[in-house]
Amino acid sequence: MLRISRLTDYGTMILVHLAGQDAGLCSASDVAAGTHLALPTVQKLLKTLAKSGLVGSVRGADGGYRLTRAPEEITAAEILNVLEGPVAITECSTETHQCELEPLCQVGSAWQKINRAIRSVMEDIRLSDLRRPPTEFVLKDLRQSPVANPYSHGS
Amino acid sequence: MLRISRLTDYGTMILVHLAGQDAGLCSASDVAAGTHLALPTVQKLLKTLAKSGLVGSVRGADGGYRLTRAPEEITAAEILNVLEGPVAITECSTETHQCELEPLCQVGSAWQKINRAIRSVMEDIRLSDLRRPPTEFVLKDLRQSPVANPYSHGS
DNA sequence: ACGAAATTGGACTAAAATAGTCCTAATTGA
DNA sequence: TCAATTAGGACTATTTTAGTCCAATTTCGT
Repeated sequence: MLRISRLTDYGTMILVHLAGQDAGLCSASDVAAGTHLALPTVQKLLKTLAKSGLVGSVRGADGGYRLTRAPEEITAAEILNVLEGPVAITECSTETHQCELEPLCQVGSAWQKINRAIRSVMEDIRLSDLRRPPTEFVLKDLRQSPVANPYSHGS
Repeated sequence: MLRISRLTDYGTMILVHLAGQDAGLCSASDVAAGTHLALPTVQKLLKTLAKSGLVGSVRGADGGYRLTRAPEEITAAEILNVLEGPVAITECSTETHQCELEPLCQVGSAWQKINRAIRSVMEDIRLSDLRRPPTEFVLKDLRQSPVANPYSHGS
């Protein structure tokens, strides 16, 4: 269904949480508590994020994690990149893989075209855009117009 | 990696093949031969495509499949829809699923925004765009400017 | 120096999604 | 009736994803 994995979703939640802590260090347990995700999962994801450079880490007691850049400067494309690997809609569109059917395959560059289009959409969305407004605002909005709730589910 | 499944890729190859046969009926074996895909796989996919209405079928001897609409009138969004289900980048963005974390989740409507953006890109691409030009054209293009080969792999 | 609180790296298992194959029934043309 | 074909679905194997846990290392505070 062209969906991102659950871990990527969690990873994004973690990044959003860190974005809300300004430059302060957060331990994995802090993040787990703040996001309501399981600690081992959070630990695993923070390691991935730290290795990618999107997040910096400080070891030892009182250590923790924090964003290395402002949320406005981190794109959704980067996040996807780090958490799921490069956007590549088919196996053919990865760099390493050489499709054996390629000389026969009628499906040409179009998936790549779609690929680029998606990537460009992703590059326009920043971590700061992913952050949900404070709850008060949402509730107020709900009271005024419950049907038009912008946070309801469904496409 | 935000990729479509292999079956969707195959399904697209099949549609492209049918698009190349004008309105003539193709049996599953014809399609398998034409696409170099395994016959059982092709049979399975054609059944899916037929059920969706994108492809029509005629049963019995000399039966087969054909597109029900012109390739120009079939969008990539529809194809994805039929082969992978509706584009829904997170579980939260499906209609049925009600995320338990929703009241707590800081990640708001942004994935849905991305969702819509991707869908709209997909709706601009038609089956007719997915078809690769005849080989002669590609080779000529290669001769003139090998580096700029639009069919090379890699993003 | 020691111990507590962290991150690091990676192994490991379990669960779920995907791919692929096959069988039986129904339909149709010759 | 027979051969060719689609229809529907069961079934298995493979691969991917999720999730947990352990042992090592680093650093702060006492």
